Order: sequence, then C-alpha cells, then structure tokens
Amino acid sequence: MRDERQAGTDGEAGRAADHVFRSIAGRIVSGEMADGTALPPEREIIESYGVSRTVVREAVQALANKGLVEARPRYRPVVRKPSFDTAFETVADVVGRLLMRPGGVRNLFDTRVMIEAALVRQAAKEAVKEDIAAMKAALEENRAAMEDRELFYRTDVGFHATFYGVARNPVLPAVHRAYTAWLSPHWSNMPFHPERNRVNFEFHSEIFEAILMRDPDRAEEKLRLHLAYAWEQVRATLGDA
Amino acid sequence: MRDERQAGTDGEAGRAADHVFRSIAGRIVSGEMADGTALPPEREIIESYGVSRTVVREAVQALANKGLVEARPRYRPVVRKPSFDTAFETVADVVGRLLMRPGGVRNLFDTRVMIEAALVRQAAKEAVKEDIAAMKAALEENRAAMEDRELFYRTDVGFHATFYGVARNPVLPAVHRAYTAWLSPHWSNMPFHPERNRVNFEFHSEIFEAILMRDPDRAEEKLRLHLAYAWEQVRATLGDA
DNA sequence: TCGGGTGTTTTGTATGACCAAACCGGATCA
DNA sequence: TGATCCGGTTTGGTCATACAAAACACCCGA
Repeated sequence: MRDERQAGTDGEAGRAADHVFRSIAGRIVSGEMADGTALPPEREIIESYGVSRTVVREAVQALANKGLVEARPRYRPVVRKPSFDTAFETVADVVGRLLMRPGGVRNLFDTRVMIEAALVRQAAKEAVKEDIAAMKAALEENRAAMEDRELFYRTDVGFHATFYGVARNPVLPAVHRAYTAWLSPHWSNMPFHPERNRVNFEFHSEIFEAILMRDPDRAEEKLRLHLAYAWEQVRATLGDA
Repeated sequence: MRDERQAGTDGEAGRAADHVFRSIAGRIVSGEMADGTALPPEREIIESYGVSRTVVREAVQALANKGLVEARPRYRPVVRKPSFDTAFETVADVVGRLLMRPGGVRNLFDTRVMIEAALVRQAAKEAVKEDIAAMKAALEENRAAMEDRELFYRTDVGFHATFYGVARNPVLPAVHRAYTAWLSPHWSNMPFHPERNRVNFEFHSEIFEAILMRDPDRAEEKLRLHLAYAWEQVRATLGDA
C-alpha cells in the first residue's frame, strides 16, 4: 500500500493530500478532535493547510473511507474515534460482495460456528457468576419472545452475544456484531415459524445447561447442533453449494 | 453540461460519484473487468458516464480505498479481484492504530490463541492425510531452520499456517495472513536467541504429535503453552498492560 | 534488433465558478 | 411567549479549465 518513490525535493515525501490526511488523522487519534465533533468547513481547512480544495476533499474522503470520520452527503464530516467496530464496518461492503459468491455465506458461517464453539467451551470452563447471570437473563428474554418473530430474533442474537462477552476481549463483541450485520440479511427472508423458535430456544437452553454443568464438550456439541439446525433453515434460501 | 441523473432505475439519485463507484465495482466483481487489467483513462470514464473528472477521481479513490483497485501514484489503477485478503488489507490501517492503544496487541493476540486452539482441536479430530503430510513437512522445515533467525520465523509462520488449512475454508488462511501481517511488527524487535527457537520447535513437535494421536485436549493444551511462551517473549518489548 | 531521445498522453494539483441543500437568524402568527 | 415560517448565508457537490510533471508510445539512428 505504501509506495516509496523519492521526489528528491525534500525529506517530506510530496503526496499533497496525504499530508493533510495524516495530519487530521493524527489529531483524531490523539483525541485533539473529540469524537462526535464536526470537521471544520472545507474552506477553512484550505486556509490552514494552504492547499487547494481538491486536496482537502480527497483527504476527507480518505478519512471517511478509513472510518475515521463519518461523512453523510450534504453534511459536515463527523469525527468517529476508531474502534474494532469501525474496522469491521469499513469492510462491510467488500464482505457483502464476497458473500454473494458461491459458498461465501457458508464459509463465513462456518467461521462463526468455529468461534462460538470455542467460546462456549471457554464459557463452560471459566465463566464467572456475572457471565452466567447474563446468559440466564438473555435466555429468559429469549423464552418470553418465542411468539414474536422480530423480538425472538433480537433476543436470539442477544443470547449468543453473551458468549462473546466471557473472554473480556473487546475484539470479540465487535466480531459478533459484524457477524450479525453481515449474515442477518441472508436470514431475514426466512418465513416465520413458531415451532422453529421453540426448537432454537431448546438448543439455547441445552447450551446454557452444559455451561452451567461445566461440560465444554457437551456445550460445544449442543452449539454445533444448534447452528447446524439454523443453517438448514436458510440453506434453501441461498443458491449456495 | 447536462445533468444525467436517471432517477428511474437508480431509485436514489443524488450521490453522483457513488453511482460511478457502484457501476465500476459491479463490473469488477462480475468479472467483466478481469483481475490485473488497468482501468480506462479518466477521460474515457468521463465520456462514458457523462460526469466531470472530479467525480471520476473521487470514485476511483473510493475503489482504491475499498481495495477493488490498486492505485499507485502516477499509474493507471489496476483491477484487483476482491478476496478476504483484500478485506483485511483495507482495515490494516485502522487496526494498526488500534494496536497502539494499551492492551491492543494483547487483545488481538488472545483472539489468535482462541482461534488456533480451536483449529488444532479440529485438526486433531478430523485432519486428513494431506493435512498431516503438510504439517510434517512444515515441521521438518522448521527444524532445519533453527539456526537462522529469519528463516525460522518464516517456517514458524508456515507451520502455523497448516492449522488454518485443515478446515478447507478460504477465510481462515486470510485470517492467518492478517494476524502475521499485523502482529509481526511487534515481534520483530525481539533479539535473536537460538535457545528460544529450540523451545518453540519443541512446542511445534508436541502439538503435531498430539494431532497425530488424535488428542484434541492435548493439542489445545500444548498450543496454549506455546503461544503463552511466545507472548512472554514479546511482552517486555511493549508498554502493554 | 536494440537503445535512446522526443513528442504525446495521462495523472496530480490548483483555481474559480455555480447550484442546491443545509444552516441560521429574524419576522410572523397563534 | 413560543412555535413556525421564511429568506439570506454558509457550505458541500459538481463542473470546466489550466498547467506541470511523470509515464507512455513512437520514431530514429546505430
């Protein structure tokens, strides 16, 4: 990505717009530009950097593409502190395209199975009281929502989210949000079926129970059965191999 | 000149440059623009879309930032078929910044431990002959490289790469490449130490042996010990908590 | 055939202009 | 008094043009 051709003019490599980009990016990560504040108007940036508007717009667009600012069409770009979530969001549309290729959804889903299997194993081995309490609460919400299509989906996601919390690693919840954001479109055109909700809730219960009993193998097994069942539900709706 | 927004098909008019972006992006993913070929000159795109050069350049820059084309400064942008690798590359920049924050490297490394633990379990359970052969070969290369700092590192990476291959899932090798690309800078300023190489090779051997014996628990245990040892080696070089 | 010089493209950047949408302050009306 | 409406101002989106420098293509001579 970095191309080092030396212009020979100065120690600072030319790259007009890049300089503005780096400068603003630095001010964002250093916190000098707080999260949520708007960037100064383009014409102001022009003056403070002594460059043309072309360059400024290019730099701003680069910031937007890197996820450091959020730029809605006619509005001022808003500073967004980078996080693992923003990292996932910046690739969302490439991933979206990759998922349209044959087997794409399957491949991504398989990684989710793998990760959640590892997570429930870990949960069974080292979940603390708060983790258990969170799972129990999420499971209860899931049970109560069994008759509501939309609500069941949300509580389903919420229950799985508790797995991603036990490791106390901020990357993992971001991974979970990415999974749901990328995979849910492929789930959505699935007809509502209360019986299926009951089955899925049953799986959730069994997983939770296995975690309670500190049985990693059983937790993993139940999770795999659960996700295999879920996959069967959507397999038909894809042309996937 | 005249305004060419055909609101009928597009539904959402307005975002001018975005239309060009989406159109070209579509032609890339559909394969109409083959991987490796150069984009047409800006002037040509101007004519075929009836937009100004500003818009074209903006669209091309967006394509470049999304990783669909590779744009070196004064050269013609080259089409790059999107893959999971390109997805990771587009976030490399943001991730790099995140890793500089306290605990960032640790968090990412922990996810690697989790994933590789899951992978060696899977390998122990269902690796086929070719997987075993690949591991054996990689292990042998690793042994032979024990006296060479650079080569040992490469064969080390190569051995771990075999774990990511057993699932036959193209996402996983990309994940591995991303890990090595992002974490290796933090490993590199580690002094050379032959004894350490020997220890790491020993871990590799034990992991391989556990996989051979179809013992997932033991494979996972050895892998965790291996990576914990590796982490100890670099912990001092970071200000990480 | 090969190497080098030269003219032609093409990209990078700057400038100025215009339009339309968002923003802001003041006037109006209930 | 407070909410709403309105018109001027700001600001982002797009366009046209210009010019320097780098890449490219071509021709020429050895």
